[in-house]
Amino acid sequence: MSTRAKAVPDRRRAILDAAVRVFARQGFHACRVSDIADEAGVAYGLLYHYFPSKEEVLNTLFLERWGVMLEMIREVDRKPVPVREKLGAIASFIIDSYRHDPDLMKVIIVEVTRAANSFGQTHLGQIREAYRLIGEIVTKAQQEGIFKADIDAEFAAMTFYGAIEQVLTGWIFGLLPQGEEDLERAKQMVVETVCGGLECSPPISSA
Amino acid sequence: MSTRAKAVPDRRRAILDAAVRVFARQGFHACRVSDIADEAGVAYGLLYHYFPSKEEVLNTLFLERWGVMLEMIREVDRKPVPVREKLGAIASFIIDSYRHDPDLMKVIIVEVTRAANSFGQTHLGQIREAYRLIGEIVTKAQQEGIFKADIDAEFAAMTFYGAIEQVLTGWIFGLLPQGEEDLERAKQMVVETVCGGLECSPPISSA
DNA sequence: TGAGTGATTGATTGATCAGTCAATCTATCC
DNA sequence: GGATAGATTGACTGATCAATCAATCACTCA
Repeated sequence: MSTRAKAVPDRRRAILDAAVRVFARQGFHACRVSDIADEAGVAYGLLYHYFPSKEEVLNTLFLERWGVMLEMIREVDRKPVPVREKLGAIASFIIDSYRHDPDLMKVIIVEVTRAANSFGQTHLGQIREAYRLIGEIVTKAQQEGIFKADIDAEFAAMTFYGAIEQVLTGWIFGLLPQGEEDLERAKQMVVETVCGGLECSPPISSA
Repeated sequence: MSTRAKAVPDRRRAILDAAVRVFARQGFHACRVSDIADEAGVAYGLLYHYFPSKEEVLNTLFLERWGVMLEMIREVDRKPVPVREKLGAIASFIIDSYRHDPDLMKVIIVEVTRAANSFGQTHLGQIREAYRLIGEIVTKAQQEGIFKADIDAEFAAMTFYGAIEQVLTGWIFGLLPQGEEDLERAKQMVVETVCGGLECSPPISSA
């Protein structure tokens, strides 16, 4: 309602932001609601004024971010550019998301995307939609004769997204170096590797 | 000690097997120790006779299986066969493990391998060792001039293992079809895609 | 000014569950 | 047969924590 600057501190936002930090640090199951409240500098009960449950805080975080990603993929797919560019844009978006807010990406991947039980189950539809959209991009490339037609598109989408997620996991676990240039190289390498494996014709050596 | 047939029922094993089913069904955090005991047809307290904690049951399951896999990778690497065959053997082993005991693989992936907090942390060393071994195979292929030298071996290992794990996750989530022939095709496709992307020379079109 | 609305507080409740332990059972050996 | 050791039982304890709620506070508008 009010656009007045400085007016009311947005407690809801503060709680969400605090939750990201706490979930990333301790994990959803291991942290207490009071940890989130403390981190947000807010009373315990206030969380329940804004959210019906601890779980709903996580759901909100996930849906907020995942929605942006789905919209981005749809938009990229509409553009008349080559597959490599489309997949490159998706890889860039996800990796830049990590660069911009590693804690949030950690929470989404660890607590939702990779949690087959609990939350993964709840958001299966959203997750599946991402695979479906990427699969569509692959299918089109196959129809254009750019990608091999004998590889299942869903499968290829899974491989592509899986490779990116695994690299993020590597960063999250501290298994891979994550300097500025590592992130940029990762974008190229994921696209290079996956497209290289999917394309029909041998890549033209430009070196 | 005794090899007498039928003699003593192995309660420890019964508890471990029951735990696999319960963890797969409900998840480690969501299930109660009593669920495991009930599933094993054993009294609550007996679990604590064989294991110091609920957590240690999961640790045991993971280490048992992961150890077999690491040993298998080492063995494959010793053989004087081409990279494709080595990576193919690894993919086969993991996918066959899933075929043979999908619940166990689900538990290992969902509760350990992909759980950056909690258990992933504990077993980081073991997990890292797998990446390292696969990375070594890649490095050798690079030295032999079979794989592109400009791609980080650790990164390639991550991509390879990530693709497999993602496909397993697809099966676990029910996102990909998992008939006999799907499993076999997956082995080929993972190796095909990843090697295709990593190899120097264009793949010889055999079609 | 003061009534009304919604934000904010944190002590309390109620339920859940991991882990303990004293008692009982079974097998084995002298 | 009876003594010892280990296996097995499940009621119980103690701690934890999500969620509730009655009370207080801050702000708006008439």
